[in-house]
Amino acid sequence: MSTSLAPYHALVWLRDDLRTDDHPALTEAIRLARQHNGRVTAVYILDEALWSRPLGGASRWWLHHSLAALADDLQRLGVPLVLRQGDLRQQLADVVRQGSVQAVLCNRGQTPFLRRCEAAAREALEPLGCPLLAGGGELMVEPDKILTGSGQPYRVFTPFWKALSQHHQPKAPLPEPEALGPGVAPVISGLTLASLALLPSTPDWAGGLRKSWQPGQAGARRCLDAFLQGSVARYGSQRDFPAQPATSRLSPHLRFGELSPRRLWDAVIALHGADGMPFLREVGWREFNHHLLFQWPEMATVPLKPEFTRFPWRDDQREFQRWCRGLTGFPIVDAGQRELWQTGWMHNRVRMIVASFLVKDLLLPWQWGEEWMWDTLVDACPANNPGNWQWVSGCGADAAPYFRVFNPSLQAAKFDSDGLYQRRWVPESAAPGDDLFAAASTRRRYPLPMLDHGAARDRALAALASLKPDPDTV
DNA sequence: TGCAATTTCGC
DNA sequence: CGAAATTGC
Repeated sequence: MSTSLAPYHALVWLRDDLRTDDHPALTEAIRLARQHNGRVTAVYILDEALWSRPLGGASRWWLHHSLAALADDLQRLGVPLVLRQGDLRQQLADVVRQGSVQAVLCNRGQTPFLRRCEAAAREALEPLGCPLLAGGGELMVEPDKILTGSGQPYRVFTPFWKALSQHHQPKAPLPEPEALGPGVAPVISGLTLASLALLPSTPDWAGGLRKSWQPGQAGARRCLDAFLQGSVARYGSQRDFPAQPATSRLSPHLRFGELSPRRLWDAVIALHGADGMPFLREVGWREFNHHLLFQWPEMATVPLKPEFTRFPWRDDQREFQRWCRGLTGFPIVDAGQRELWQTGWMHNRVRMIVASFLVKDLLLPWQWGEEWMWDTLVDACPANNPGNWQWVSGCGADAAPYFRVFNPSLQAAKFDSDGLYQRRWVPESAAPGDDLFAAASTRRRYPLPMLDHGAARDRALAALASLKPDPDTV
């Protein structure tokens, strides 16, 4: 390659790392380009046939706007963003040929799927004599680097968290690289963002998402700054009250890599020290779920506790639809589902309540709920979504025991005692504190509870008991 | 990061 | 006798 007459050209291959701050691959590419007096181009390749699962609708919406923001951010650094669609191997090879690229750099993927993509990319690049340099990563600690004393991966969160927070100080985040000087990279053909067809059109259901979010690195930074100035120190005491704006709302930004967890960790510790730990513990769950996904690539569909493959799930599409649409007749459950439908996000406390309701009250398979949220959440993450569903369902590695059944009315009384959250999303329900006379005129439109929670709880516990051989009958 | 029944505590 | 701790699902 050194004999090539073409100027040095490095390619940054972007996936779930749509930012310029703390970006090891971009930083290294720009360093190399400077060293060789060359240029850098970035590429995003949408290869849905290769994906382990198609991106959900809300995620597609987010990705569109995140790519739009990223193109601007990169432009400021003198790096054009090329969009491609189709077979990863072909597209990557074509881009490398067209641009006479000498090296492809990426942040090492942190899911089994992204690692397979890297293997495919290497295969495609080898005949071209072009190396793939994968480094950095999107976690605080690489998913195979935190091990128990006996060298095994952790299966329990608390010791994992202890090891992570005490023995694995995350690497310091890298600054955004300095912009390249004037000059242009060899032109590589690409698609327009619109032609990727990531946005919903008929109908356009994204109005609520547009009002709720600013995808992209600048939006992530805004969320982070607001959280750092405001509620991070109160997070531990306030986070469970869904009517309060006490959470960070950073999850979709982390999902698409618009903010690196190392930057987040660094900023929280720098400003709040130990007061930031209750929040960082949740970032620790994100790490834990990614580490789990590495051990169990089938985590999205296969229960980690094998006995749960025999669980007597019910099969009732009509009841599932009521749950999805927020028509269960339990205001806290329905409020959560409507917040999700309208904004692409749901408060974490309410996620636990609605998930428990699906799995334990309705006895419907957790995989149905996982798929629903995969499609509707803007933060739908291949590690967190299955990991959290398995946790709630009691079939995860370090799960809540199955007999922990959330009582929706008690949860509402504890965490939304004035009914503010429930009335915000389900105004037609008569939540506590409502003017009963006003509510009476509209109550007809709100369904009665679809089941008796006490009876449902008994049924769930009986179903669990059926998994274990009865010691008396052996 | 559950709930409810039961026992013990503290006055 | 109500609050708090304990226990089992």
